[in-house]
Amino acid sequence: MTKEKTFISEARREQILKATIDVLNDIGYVKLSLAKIAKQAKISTGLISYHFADKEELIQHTLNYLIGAQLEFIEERMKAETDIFEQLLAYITATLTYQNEYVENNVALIEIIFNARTEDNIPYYKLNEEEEDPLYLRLETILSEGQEKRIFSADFDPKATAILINGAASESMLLQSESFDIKNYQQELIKMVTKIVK
Amino acid sequence: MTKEKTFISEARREQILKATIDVLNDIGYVKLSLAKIAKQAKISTGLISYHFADKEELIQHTLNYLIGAQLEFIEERMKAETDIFEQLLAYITATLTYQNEYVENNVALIEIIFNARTEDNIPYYKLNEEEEDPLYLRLETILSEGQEKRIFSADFDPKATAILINGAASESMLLQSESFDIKNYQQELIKMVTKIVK
DNA sequence: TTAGAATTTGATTAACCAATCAAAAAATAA
DNA sequence: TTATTTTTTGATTGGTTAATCAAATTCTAA
Repeated sequence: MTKEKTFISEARREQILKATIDVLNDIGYVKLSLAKIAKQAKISTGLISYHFADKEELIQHTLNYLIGAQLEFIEERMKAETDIFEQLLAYITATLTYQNEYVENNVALIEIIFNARTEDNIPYYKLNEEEEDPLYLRLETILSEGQEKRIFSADFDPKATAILINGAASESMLLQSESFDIKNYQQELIKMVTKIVK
Repeated sequence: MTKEKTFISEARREQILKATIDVLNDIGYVKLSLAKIAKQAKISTGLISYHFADKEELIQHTLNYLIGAQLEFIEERMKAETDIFEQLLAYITATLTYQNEYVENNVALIEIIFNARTEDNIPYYKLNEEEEDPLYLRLETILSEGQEKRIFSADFDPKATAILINGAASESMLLQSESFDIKNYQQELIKMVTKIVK
């Protein structure tokens, strides 16, 4: 399945992947084409086909890369904390920080999730994330553990709370503008979540 | 600008609009085409062009219709309540109920918001909604009024809370499956929001 | 009834698309 | 060096697209 790739091949694949992220930011998934990606990467269209079986494989790889980058960023910051409550705060701040610092990655991620579809024509956004998404599971685990260890109140549902936190985080991603104070929102979000879990 | 339309013309436009919603549910925005809409509506492609200047105008009208339908549904249920706290609960339940009862409208709305772009090539999801979206304003007004009338705690930020509530509501929309208990989530969400505002 | 207007069709057009492929170029190995 | 493999190009193919338009049909009003 996964053939061994040469150094050049890997570098080229990464270049194409990065160009795809750029083009997604510029014109979005709907107008995305191999020709536009090739132009962005300053290569020929045929070269993309040489390194990726088809457009779908390219998109799938880009999606994997983007999900992995976000996951790594957030897990990195959570590992730094030992206290469960601090881990929860780290999850929230890391999520908001990533969205703010890696806007291009986030836009590309949104474009793919809400546009690309699986072979069975199911859009990724309809795919049941809570069951599989490692970030969802990570958050839910923290909330459950906090309850078991009596650090958190017993009076909230971990699953519902995980959905609320992720929703509140995603929503702010869509509100980037001069008038939106992300730092303030982060403080307020932590205040609200604290009221729920403590 | 808005010419007076005949009865037939209005009926046809609505038929095309409904067919657009159906096709968006079936194959999504990316694969949407006038030919597919025409086939769904059992009319010729030229007829769509006769009633709508271009594809963009058709999408814009469909978007307006979908936003209007949701707004009307939610405002209807809020008007039934006089108590401010009850209005807040009505907002939450109405939002979740609409998403559950009008799944097709919601899917079509998502497909357009995350795919269609304005003439300036700005995707609708990047458009700063909080400032303009009447639903956002409505929710924020309730939260502010509740604070002024000392029904709600003074210890939360109406804007941040509005974002959290809308985010928590939108997120659940993406999690529709057999395993997801919408009724339970609604209860838990109300419990959590109550902790924040009371 | 009938002329004119509104509506509808379906073929046509030009632009763009993903994918293929023969040929060239570059890298590698012997 | 030379032979072989890998990488790259860009033209080509068959397909889809939105929009146009002449012609046909249906509706409307006098």
